[in-house]
Amino acid sequence: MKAVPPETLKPRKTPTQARSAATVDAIFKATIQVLLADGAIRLTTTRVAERAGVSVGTMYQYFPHKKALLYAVVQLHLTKFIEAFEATCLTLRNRPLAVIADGMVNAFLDIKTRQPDETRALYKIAAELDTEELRSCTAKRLQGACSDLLDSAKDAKFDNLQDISFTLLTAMNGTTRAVFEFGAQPCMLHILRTQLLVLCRGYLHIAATSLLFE
Amino acid sequence: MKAVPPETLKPRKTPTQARSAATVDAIFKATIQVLLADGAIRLTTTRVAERAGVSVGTMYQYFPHKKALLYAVVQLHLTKFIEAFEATCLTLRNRPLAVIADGMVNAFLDIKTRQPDETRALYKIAAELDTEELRSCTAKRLQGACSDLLDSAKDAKFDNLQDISFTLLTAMNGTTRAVFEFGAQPCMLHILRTQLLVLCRGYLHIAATSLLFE
DNA sequence: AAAGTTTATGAAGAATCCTTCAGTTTTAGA
DNA sequence: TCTAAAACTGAAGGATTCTTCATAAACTTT
Repeated sequence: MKAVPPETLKPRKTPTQARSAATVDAIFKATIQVLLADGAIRLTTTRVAERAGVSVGTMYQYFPHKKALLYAVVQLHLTKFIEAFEATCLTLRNRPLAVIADGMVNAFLDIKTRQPDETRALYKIAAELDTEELRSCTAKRLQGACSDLLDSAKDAKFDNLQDISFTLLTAMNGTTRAVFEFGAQPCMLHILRTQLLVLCRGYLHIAATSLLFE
Repeated sequence: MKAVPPETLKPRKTPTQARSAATVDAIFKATIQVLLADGAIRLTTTRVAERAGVSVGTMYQYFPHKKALLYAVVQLHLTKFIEAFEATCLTLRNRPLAVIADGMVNAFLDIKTRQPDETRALYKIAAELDTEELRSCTAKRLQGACSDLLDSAKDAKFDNLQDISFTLLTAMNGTTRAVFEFGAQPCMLHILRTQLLVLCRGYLHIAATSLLFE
């Protein structure tokens, strides 16, 4: 289930000194910025290096090629997201379905909004590059966390947890993505949250095989 | 509301002879194929021309540059989608909410599935390129069609039609997109349809301010 | 069938981009 | 302080890509 980077996509070496750690971090941030400012097609090794304030050669000391850099950026982002999401899911276990539904929506949005630029930038290179396996692994992990959580609901039972989780997560992602692609202004984010709460409650309510205590 | 292509993105000339119309069509199809086979980054003028069975020069007789070609491809695809969707919406007017909900989901999926390759390819260059205005115009038109349809429901009233339409459409798009990015196998498409019907019914049911005849 | 128009060709120039490597600077440890 | 390892530099080679244009072929009309 863990996504192992193919040999050719692995970073060249891990920074040991504090200086180089800062460099790699600057490169990551520069990648995001270039992605936002110039788009995926104009994302160039030179441009990233320039923006990061380092030489091109430096970049190639940590990443064997451009692909590896982008892979690392995506991986970092996905890892941060899923770990935060899984953590929240654990705290919601064994609660009533309504609490779970609201908690999941709020967690999803909170995490996505934590670093809006990063989220927006990453949506831009989503389908591209050789990150398909990485993405599908993450998707499955998310699905797993969501399924387990739903399964723990005190007052509801579900038949096909996998399908429901998939639908719920991709629906949340689709709406959120659209808002971010439109600039993610605070008012839109607020509306999104309101509507997603309704959507999630409504869906889970109907999708549940049986609802107790009602 | 209509998306007018910026001067620089307009096609160079419109084909008059049948021969050239076929050429342009071949170029469009080749673009899709290259997109699917090689990805957006490896989409090259030479590669497209080669796959289309024409010379590079021929391409440049119809499109002033690469961007214009991609713009045209996206525009064609979006136009086809929205026209089909609007047409279906009209046939669903003034029916009960349940019929409208099911009808919209089915229409959405049917249209997306009509040319699966095209759909899948277009998702790949979605956020990229200078098609943002084009996309946002289409999104607004879709939202309008959806809003009008919901407003016509015989047995339900809604407060914030725009927000609900936006949420519904982007949720459908998110789930569908995920399925297409995973290959869009028939069994997944079937599950998707089932779940989307539930999702849509549930959401609209709760989102409605008042439901008559219940 | 001839003249004029539309369409197609593809080699080549110009621009851009990825990647390397020999040499320099900085840091850590003895 | 001195030495070895780590980190950084950036010009330049090699490869790819975009775009043009002079020429040729195909089609239409007279």
